Amino acid sequence: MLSYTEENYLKAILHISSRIEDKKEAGTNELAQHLAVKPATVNNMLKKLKEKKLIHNERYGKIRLSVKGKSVALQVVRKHRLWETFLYEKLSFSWDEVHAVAEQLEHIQSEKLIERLDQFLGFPLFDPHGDPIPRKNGQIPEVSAVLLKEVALGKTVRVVAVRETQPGFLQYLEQLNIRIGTRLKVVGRVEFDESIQLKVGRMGVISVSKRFAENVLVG
Amino acid sequence: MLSYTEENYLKAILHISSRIEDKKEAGTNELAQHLAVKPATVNNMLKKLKEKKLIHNERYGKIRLSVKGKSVALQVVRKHRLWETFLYEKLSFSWDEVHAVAEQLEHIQSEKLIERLDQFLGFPLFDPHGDPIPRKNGQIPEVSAVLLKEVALGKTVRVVAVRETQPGFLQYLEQLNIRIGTRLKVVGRVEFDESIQLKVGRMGVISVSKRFAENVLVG
DNA sequence: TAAAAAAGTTAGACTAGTCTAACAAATTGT
DNA sequence: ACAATTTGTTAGACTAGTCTAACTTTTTTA
Repeated sequence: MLSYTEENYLKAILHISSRIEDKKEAGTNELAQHLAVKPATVNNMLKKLKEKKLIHNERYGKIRLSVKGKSVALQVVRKHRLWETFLYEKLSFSWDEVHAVAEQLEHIQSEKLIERLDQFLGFPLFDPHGDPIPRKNGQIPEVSAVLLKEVALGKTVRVVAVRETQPGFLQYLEQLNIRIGTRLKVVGRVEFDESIQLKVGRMGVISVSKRFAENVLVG
Repeated sequence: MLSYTEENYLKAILHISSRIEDKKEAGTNELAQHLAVKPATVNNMLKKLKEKKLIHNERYGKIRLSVKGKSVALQVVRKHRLWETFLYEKLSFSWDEVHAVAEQLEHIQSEKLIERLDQFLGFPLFDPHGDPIPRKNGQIPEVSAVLLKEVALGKTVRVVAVRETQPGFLQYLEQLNIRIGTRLKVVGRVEFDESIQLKVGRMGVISVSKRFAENVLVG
């Protein structure tokens, strides 16, 4: 049985190493920042995770999850996203509130609980942010999506997911009337700051930043 | 914010000190046994709880919750019993399975979560074991009940609660077709071992031990 | 390519919660 | 009422997870 803390380290390694934009492996500093601890602390924990065969890592080298480590991490993500779905669908939490509570709920240990919850929710494939919910066997539902940033001028797409869970960002989306499923048409691009003009649903045209367009997935 | 462990100590003190049958205050050894730790460990923690003004306790004296301590303990019990109700009602857990999982869920910190859960469940007053669910303000729904042991010969009563959450006991009840609401008629008493003969619902007569009759509340 | 910057490591210390072993006080029973 | 038993306390040690400060290796850049 892994501790709450160990689970969080594995999840953080998974998250960092599955960010498509940059290189594929996590480093000590990055991990430290992600977990809000100091690099020395991470180092200490890496030693333990290595002993438990949950990661591969040699001195001054990058950090990779072992098969076992990845499987644990995926189950934690599965629990996190199922709980988010529960909070959103059943308890009427808002988009931006679910993450913080799910951070706690994801560590509850009960195989049965999570299977029953999955069933209760109707075996959902995506959470309220549009992220895929890993299945019990570790399989991840396909998301064929691209970054809003990459969409060609004039195309119309639908929002399928967001890549940032920070409440501020989600509230901003809410305010712009953008949620999962919203239709967006790219009606302009500004070279200077790489901002993008969008037509949202049947509403007017808005302008969003490059940073924004990198955090919305469409398809 | 109290730790998981501190919450458990407060809850244990509340439980011990609200057992009607014996004296009203908890001792170090009893608490240690209840929490599955050594008396020395309890002592250590009592010092901390006293500093935080959550309990009253002087050297070699008994242990009492402060007003603040009691309020915290009641909220933990509230969460525990709401989660039990959720698991039983919504996720079809059985009577004897809910306790262990609720032990974990009761420590999730989110005011909003617990209020929404309460609402989602329809503001239940009693959990699946018939125990009262403390309200947000600390008020405890009335249970006017007596121990099955105390019921006069010939009387018919209904089960309102059980006082033991051990899976074995609950499975035994299940097997006897006894649950919350079941009608029982006391049809005999054996002086020798204080066992009791019961007619269960429209079924036949069964014999239960003194120990059994001390753990079923009826009214 | 070598100096500067960034990333990673190590040693030593701290806290929370636990333990064991030895001891002290309170309660019980004859 | 006092010896035996039970209950409670103290001191000292251990583990998990964290920190700071000093150090080393790797990467970047001028």
